[in-house]
Amino acid sequence: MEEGLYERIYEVIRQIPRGRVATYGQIAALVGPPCGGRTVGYALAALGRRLDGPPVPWQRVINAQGRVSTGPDQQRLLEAEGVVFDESGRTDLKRFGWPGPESAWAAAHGIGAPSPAEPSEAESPQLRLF
DNA sequence: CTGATGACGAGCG
DNA sequence: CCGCTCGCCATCA
Repeated sequence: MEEGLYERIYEVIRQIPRGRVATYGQIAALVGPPCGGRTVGYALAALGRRLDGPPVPWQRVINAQGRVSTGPDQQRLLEAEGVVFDESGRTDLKRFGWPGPESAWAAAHGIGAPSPAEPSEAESPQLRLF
């Protein structure tokens, strides 16, 4: 079954849990070439034209600068999920960044694993909001 | 089929 | 810290 490139991008984005955010580059890296950073943005822009299909948490995808791309509306949606932004409109990817999909899921979809070994949960953003 | 368009990333000054 | 340039995929009219 040859799914469209955009579909694969959506599938990866659907793995992002609530309260976490992923960057365009991160999604592109998981999908793999020829998907570049731009393509992910294009795919999300195309979402506006897709009136049907499974939901895609597009608001959880932000740029590498830790800033939202679509405007204050997106930031508000994320804040409602527990993501914190500073006065500059930036969020700490160290705390709210998505570690990546689960190994099992990644393997089942032929996605490159985020890291060879599971990273130790040193911090739990949602429980360590201070 | 051709042309226009769209929500980024990294590098450099 | 900010702004500019280049790279380049799929979808729509």
